[in-house]
Amino acid sequence: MLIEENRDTGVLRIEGLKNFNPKHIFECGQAFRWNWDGQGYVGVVGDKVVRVLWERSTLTLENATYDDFNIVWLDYFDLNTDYGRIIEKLSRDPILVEAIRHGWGIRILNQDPWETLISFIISARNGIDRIKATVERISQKFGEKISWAGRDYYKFPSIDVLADADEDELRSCGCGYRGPYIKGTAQLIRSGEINLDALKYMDYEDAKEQLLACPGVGPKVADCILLFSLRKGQAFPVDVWIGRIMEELYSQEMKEFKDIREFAENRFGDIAGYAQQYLFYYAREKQIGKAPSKR
DNA sequence: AAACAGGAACCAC
DNA sequence: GTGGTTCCTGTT
Repeated sequence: MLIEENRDTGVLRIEGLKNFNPKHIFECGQAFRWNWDGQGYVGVVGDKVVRVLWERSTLTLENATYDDFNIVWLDYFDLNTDYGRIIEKLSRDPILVEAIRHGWGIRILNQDPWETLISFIISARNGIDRIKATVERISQKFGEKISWAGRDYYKFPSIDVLADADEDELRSCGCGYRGPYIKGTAQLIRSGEINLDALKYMDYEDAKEQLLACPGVGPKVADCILLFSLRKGQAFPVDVWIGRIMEELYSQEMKEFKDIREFAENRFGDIAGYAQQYLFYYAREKQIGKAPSKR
């Protein structure tokens, strides 16, 4: 990996990178604050706005510095993980090969646990576009403004701000019945009863048990938080899309989501979550289980 | 414009 | 612990 910084333009180039496809990374349902703006994918991460471009094994980050790279982006984009090795392992399962081919360049981001927790509470019984819109409105209403290249962006709000949020204002962001869950969870986190940062150092089962104590967090949402922000590679979030694709590809007797989760943990082990990402992207791309749209 | 899509809580038993 | 019902909003 060769890194080249231009301090005048704020452009950082990382060369010699493999397995990085922004479209697949940002549109596989793991993150909600990345949008295509005509030039690249622009995202708000922590207190930073960055634009991401990828071309011929060169990753370009606009509005980034070398220091940011070491402190934030290296870990955020999971650049120290050898995806070639993960793909090789998963490809031993012939059923996965086609899904991996479609979703080439997917990476599991290492996101902020707090933002991920709230985002996936919002995700319950919800679609990606609506989740994104709701998270954006919550950030606009409760988060701090940051500006870049003539546009305004908003940080994801702090624990304190959401713990004290006015319920009507929260609801006006379009979160519906999840509003009280968001506030309740924020208060639970603020109380210190659950220490999100500590979950990273706990094993999968213990961390999951803690997350399940948050209102609005069930098995699927907990697995998303564990996988996308707490480095728990064995987490295998099962939603309707995964249910459909697993039924189609593995045609197992899996009546319930719990059965699918157990099947995946047994079959894929500590890289089950990576398999899940390929399968999810594949299922959505193929519109599995959906009738062809009438026109 | 009624139907639909999408996980968790809650209350029975 | 299992089964059925309800929660909210944007899209078709």
